[in-house]
Amino acid sequence: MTRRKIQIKKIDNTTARQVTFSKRRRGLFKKAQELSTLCDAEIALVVFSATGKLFEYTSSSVQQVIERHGLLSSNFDKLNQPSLDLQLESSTSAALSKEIAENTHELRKLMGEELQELNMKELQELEKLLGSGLKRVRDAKGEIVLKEITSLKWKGYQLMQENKQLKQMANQQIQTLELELEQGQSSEPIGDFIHSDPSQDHDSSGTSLKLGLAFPNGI
Amino acid sequence: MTRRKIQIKKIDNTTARQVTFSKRRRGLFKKAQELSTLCDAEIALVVFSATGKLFEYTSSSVQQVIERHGLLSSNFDKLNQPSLDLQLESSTSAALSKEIAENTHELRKLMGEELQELNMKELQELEKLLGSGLKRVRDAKGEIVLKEITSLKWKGYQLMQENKQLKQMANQQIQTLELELEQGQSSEPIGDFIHSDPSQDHDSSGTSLKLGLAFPNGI
DNA sequence: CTTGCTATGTATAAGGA
DNA sequence: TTCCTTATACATAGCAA
Repeated sequence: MTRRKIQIKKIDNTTARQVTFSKRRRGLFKKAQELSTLCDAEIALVVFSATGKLFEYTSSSVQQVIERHGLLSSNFDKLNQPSLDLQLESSTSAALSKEIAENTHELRKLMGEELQELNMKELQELEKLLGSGLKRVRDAKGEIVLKEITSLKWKGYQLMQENKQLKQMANQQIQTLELELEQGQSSEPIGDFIHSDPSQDHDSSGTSLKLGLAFPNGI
Repeated sequence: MTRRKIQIKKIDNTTARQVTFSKRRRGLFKKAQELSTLCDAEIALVVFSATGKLFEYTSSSVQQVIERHGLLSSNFDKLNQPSLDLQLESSTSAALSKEIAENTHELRKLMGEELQELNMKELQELEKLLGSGLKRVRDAKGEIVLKEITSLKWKGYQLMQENKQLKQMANQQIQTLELELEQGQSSEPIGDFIHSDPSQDHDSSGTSLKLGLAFPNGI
C-alpha cells in the first residue's frame, strides 16, 4: 500500500481483496519472471484465487520443473515403479510379496534417514541467524522454517500417494485373483457369487479395520 | 534496484548474480506469502537456482495445490487407471474396497485439515514473540518450531505405519485367495478375461479413482 | 469488475565493513 | 565471503472515474 501501511492478514472487504489480489498477483508474476531472467533460474508459480481460479507462470515448462522437483524431493519414482511393474505382469503372488517387502524396507529406511537428517540442524542454523537481529530472524523464519515444514509436508504427500497406490494395488490383486478363482472353479454369475459367500467379505473387512488402529509403538 | 536501474537480462557477473538471486528469491517468497495471506489464495512456488538447488513455498499444502493443478497426479492416473478398470463390481472384495476407500478418504481429510491448520499460524506466533527479544525467540524456537515439526513427523510416521499395514494386508489377501484358488481349481489363463471387458470398469473404477487422484482439470 | 493516479511503503543494487 | 547500509527504483493502498 501506499497511503498507509497494512498488516498482513486477510482483507475483509471483498472488493478490496479482489483488487489487491489482482495487483499483487501481477507484481508477483513479474518478480518471478525477473528473477528467472536475471539469475537464470527455473521457476514454477501456481496461484489459486479464493474463488478457485487458476493462474500460473513457469520459466520453462511446468512439466520440467515438476519433474525435477519430484526427483529431488525423493524417490517418488522408485516407490511407484516397482508397483507398476507388478501390476502389469502380476498374477504371480510370490513376486508381489517380494516386491512389497522390498518396497516397505526402502520406505522405512528412507523415512528414517530423512527424519533424522531434519533433526536439529536447521534449528541451529536458525538460532545462529537470530543473533544478527530481528529483521534477519524474520527472513530466516520465512526461509528455514517454511522450507523445513514444506519438506515434511511434501514427504507426507508422497506417503499418501504411495498409500493410495498400495490400496489400489491391493484391490487389483484381490480382484485379479478372484477372477482367476471364479473362472477356474466354474463360470458362475458374479452377482450370485457375491451374495452366496458373505464369509469372505467378513474376512476382508476385518483386515481392513485393523489398519486404522494398529500402532504397536511410538517412534 | 536502487543505485541505478538495471535491465532485465541475465546478470553476467557470477557473484552478483548469486547475490541477486538470494535477495530476490527472498523477496519473491515473501510476496507470495503476503498474497496468500491477504487474499486467501493458494500458492505453490518452486524455484531452482542455476546450480540446481531447490527452493519452494506453498501456502497450504503441496499436496492440495499439486492435486488441484493436476500435475503429479497425471502420471499416477495413467499408471493405475487401466489396471483398476476391471473391478469393484464383483464379489468379496467389494466390502474390502469400500473399507479401503473410506479409510483413504478419512486419511486425506485428516491430513488436509492438519496441514492447513499448521500453515502460517505458528509462524506468526513466532514472529510476534520475536519482538520481545532474542532470548524469548530462542525459547519460542524450541517450542513452536519443534512442536510443528514434531507434529509433521508424527503424521509421517502414521502414514508409514498405515502403509506397512496395507502391505501386510495385501500379502494376506493374496495368500488367502491363492489358497482358495489352489483348493478350488487349477489356474486358468486370466489375461484374456481381464482385457476383455473394459467397459464395466469405467463405471466401477470411478469409485476407486475418485478417492485418490482424479483431478482431470483445474477448477 | 477495471483502470489510473499518487503518496508511501518496500525491495534491492551498490558499496562498505 | 557474508552482513549491513543507503539511495533509489518499484510496488501498491486507497480513491476516483
